[in-house]
Amino acid sequence: MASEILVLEDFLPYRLNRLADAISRDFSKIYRDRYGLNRPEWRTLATLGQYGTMTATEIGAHSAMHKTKVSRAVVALAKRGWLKREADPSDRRVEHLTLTRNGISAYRALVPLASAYGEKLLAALAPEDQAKLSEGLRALEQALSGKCNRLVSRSARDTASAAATNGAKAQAK
Amino acid sequence: MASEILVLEDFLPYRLNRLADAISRDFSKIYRDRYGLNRPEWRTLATLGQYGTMTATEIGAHSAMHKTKVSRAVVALAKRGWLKREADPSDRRVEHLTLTRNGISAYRALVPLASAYGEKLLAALAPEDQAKLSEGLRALEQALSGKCNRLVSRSARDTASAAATNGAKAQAK
DNA sequence: GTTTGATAGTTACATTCCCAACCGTTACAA
DNA sequence: TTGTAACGGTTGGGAATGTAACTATCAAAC
Repeated sequence: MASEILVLEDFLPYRLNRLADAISRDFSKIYRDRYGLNRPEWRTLATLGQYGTMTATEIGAHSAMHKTKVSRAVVALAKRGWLKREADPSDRRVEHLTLTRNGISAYRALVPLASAYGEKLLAALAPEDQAKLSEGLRALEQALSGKCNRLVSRSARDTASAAATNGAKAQAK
Repeated sequence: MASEILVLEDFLPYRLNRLADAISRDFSKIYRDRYGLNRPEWRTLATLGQYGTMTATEIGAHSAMHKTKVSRAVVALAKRGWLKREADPSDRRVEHLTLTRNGISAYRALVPLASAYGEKLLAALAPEDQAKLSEGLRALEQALSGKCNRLVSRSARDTASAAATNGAKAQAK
């Protein structure tokens, strides 16, 4: 019998959405209350904090945000003085985005809160469930990276190691 | 060394959100192109299709939607003639929502598409990864159902079996 | 050179969303 | 009874979002 009823509790898009919504909404309090950031702004900050310097397109590809969201987030963060935009000398369409000192210090203040949140979340699961979740998600990420409009940009990934050197970490001194 | 950098690829809220966003956006084409439904409307339809009769509050609790979203989705679906609203005789604040014949036939048309989508998604994973993902998500759902404003409403769950009898399935005849 | 097409990023507009205030109803207690 | 607090559901205003168009630039072909 091809079921005529869709069991939402077993339906992957539904389950992922419910979880992501609930967690994201809960977690957003941290950066919203603290700094008045919205989600695209936080994501942009977090991406630049991790990778150092990126273009808007790379940020969008990496975090699966639409370019208009990134664009507005960049404007907002620049207005705060948290990131600086530098023109690419060889391609004037491109802007290289980097966190300023203020941006980095905000990032550094948020990282432990975010880490703690993530760990608290995982700590509520049995160790074997943590592993299952992580590996299951990784498999799904991998499956989607091929099919859909690939979720992880190649270029962003390539610059990761270099960025880690130039990014927030380096300025920790 | 307490890391000063947050590795987004390992950060649960980030991973869940990226996946959920991408999948949800992709899947939404199915009910959007076909019927011009938006996400709250589809969710309401799917919830009523599965459970038969519910109140707006129950739908919201079950699918983690804000009550204003549910309210507007109900108005929209009622306007299409896809659901009927019946006053509760003993409590005039409450409305019992049920899909009409048209609503059920739309639901029945969408269920196989949704099921196929979910299965296609899972089919891209190795069987053991499917199991890990499902169990990992279940563990997370369970963990959150206790802490947060529990994601699954008790009352909705209790009526599940009864609803399956009265709901879309029964009218399949 | 200039045309064509792709790309980086911004802007405009219409829709959707969240939050808070609100209405009507119910429960319950003084 | 009369407050008063809680609840189901709706509405309104401001913010966020997505789509599509747009500007500016680049690259490649002719």
